[in-house]
Amino acid sequence: MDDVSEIVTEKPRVSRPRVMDEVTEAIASDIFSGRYKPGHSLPTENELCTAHGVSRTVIREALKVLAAKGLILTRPRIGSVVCEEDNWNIIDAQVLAWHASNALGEKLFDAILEARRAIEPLVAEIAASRATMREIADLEAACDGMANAGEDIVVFSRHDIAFHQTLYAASHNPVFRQIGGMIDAALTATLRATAVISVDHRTNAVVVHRELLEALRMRNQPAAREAANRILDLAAHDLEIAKKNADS
Amino acid sequence: MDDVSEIVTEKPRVSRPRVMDEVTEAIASDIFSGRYKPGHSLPTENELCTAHGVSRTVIREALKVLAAKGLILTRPRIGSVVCEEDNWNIIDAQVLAWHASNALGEKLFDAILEARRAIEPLVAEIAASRATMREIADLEAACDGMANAGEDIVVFSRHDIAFHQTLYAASHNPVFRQIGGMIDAALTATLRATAVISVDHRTNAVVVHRELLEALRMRNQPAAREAANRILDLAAHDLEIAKKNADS
DNA sequence: CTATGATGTTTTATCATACAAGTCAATTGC
DNA sequence: GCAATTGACTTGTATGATAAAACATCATAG
Repeated sequence: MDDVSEIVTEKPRVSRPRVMDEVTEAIASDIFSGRYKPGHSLPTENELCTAHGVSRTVIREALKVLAAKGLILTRPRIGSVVCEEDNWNIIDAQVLAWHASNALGEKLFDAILEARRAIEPLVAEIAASRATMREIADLEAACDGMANAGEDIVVFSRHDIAFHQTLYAASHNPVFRQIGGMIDAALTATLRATAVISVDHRTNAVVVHRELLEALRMRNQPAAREAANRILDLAAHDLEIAKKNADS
Repeated sequence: MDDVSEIVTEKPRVSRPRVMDEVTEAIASDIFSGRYKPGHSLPTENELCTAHGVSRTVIREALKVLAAKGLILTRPRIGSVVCEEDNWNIIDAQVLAWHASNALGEKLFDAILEARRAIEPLVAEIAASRATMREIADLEAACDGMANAGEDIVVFSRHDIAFHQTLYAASHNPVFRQIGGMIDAALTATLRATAVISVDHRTNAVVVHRELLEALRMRNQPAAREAANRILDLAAHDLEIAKKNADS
């Protein structure tokens, strides 16, 4: 029941975080927060060095990462200019996490939910015809985990996210799988803001997740699509709660 | 001295390609070609330096870019190991271009087409309710460009791609827009392989594109969805032709 | 006065080197 | 035999120097 030992050692976190990653996130945060706006230039590399107290090596590698994710564009003598938001790689778990942590992403979360409404029922339908026994077992384990989470919202969320990740993977389509990865990141951010979810809401969530699971097991594509839609209705509700919490 | 032969009236975009970008693509190519397989380690940074004849700075920045795109994972003393394909950022125009240029991507193109079949009709439906006058005008210009391309397959393709890019942008959803960017890259690769498309096929393509355009103009969502499906039928045909060309 | 081209200056791009820190493997001490 | 220590190798970070790119300026010719 109370299996504490299952809490795994997720991170071999003995090594201190890389300086470069911290600087990368710091600059990204300055972009998402609007301190550096699209079309404007960042400070020169040397200025960034002194500002963050690191060597130019670190700054350059951080800028390369940001450029790889479409946030900036660097040219000789010109410096690094912030790209238009259209070029940002928002379907990237890391970028989305940076974005979400700056609470700028309400509109983005709405957009992600709209995308889920378009994609997830189709993914469920496809997964109903392709999911392996192993994947169905994983989905069932996730449902059980959600049901047995009790009051622990963190455990509940983790299994909720695992369910969706497995669902997208069960489509056996790498495009959907990657979109699923982004949605995981969005869910993580949303559920972090959703400090409390009512008990009956959670039991409802377990019910509809199990409905989807059963549809996959029965290879019933219309039922899978329908269940996915019901899950999204609940997700929309979660998002509203998260927004209200963020306001207060 | 010999100034006369050096007429510099070429395009102003003469900047020599960055060494780092070439090295990045070279290593990425070695990954996609299977020379470095998932789970295996790359050579050490110093070995890569001598192999590519560049300094360690360039190698490190290239590895950072590859890591940012989920291709490798670098740890001290361990080196850089190639990630499983599941972690690759395939919804990234650059990654997709690298992938496609290694002709490893037949299955990937099938997956992208499946994703388009799921997403594009919905995008068309949403765009029908949100497209601005400007976007509709751009779509019309793209249609005209396709119609007037004559025998020039390159011009035809460019306008075809522009049409889809504008369509996804007209959904006014950043998630869809970015997926559209990836699809552009996929189309570019596909159409490059599709050396020849028959004339009547191209006229058919123009017809269905115009049907979608008219549906958007009339704000007719079901018609937009239907037209998108017909466009995808033609796209499936293109992909088959491209595959046969690739085989020969 | 305008247009053209040479020159200068600033910033990024690349190189080279050195040292610090992380991690595996062998070795030592019990 | 087993655990802690040490050693060696690789990546992480710092520093300084040089090359190349692109904007800014100004001189000059027409």
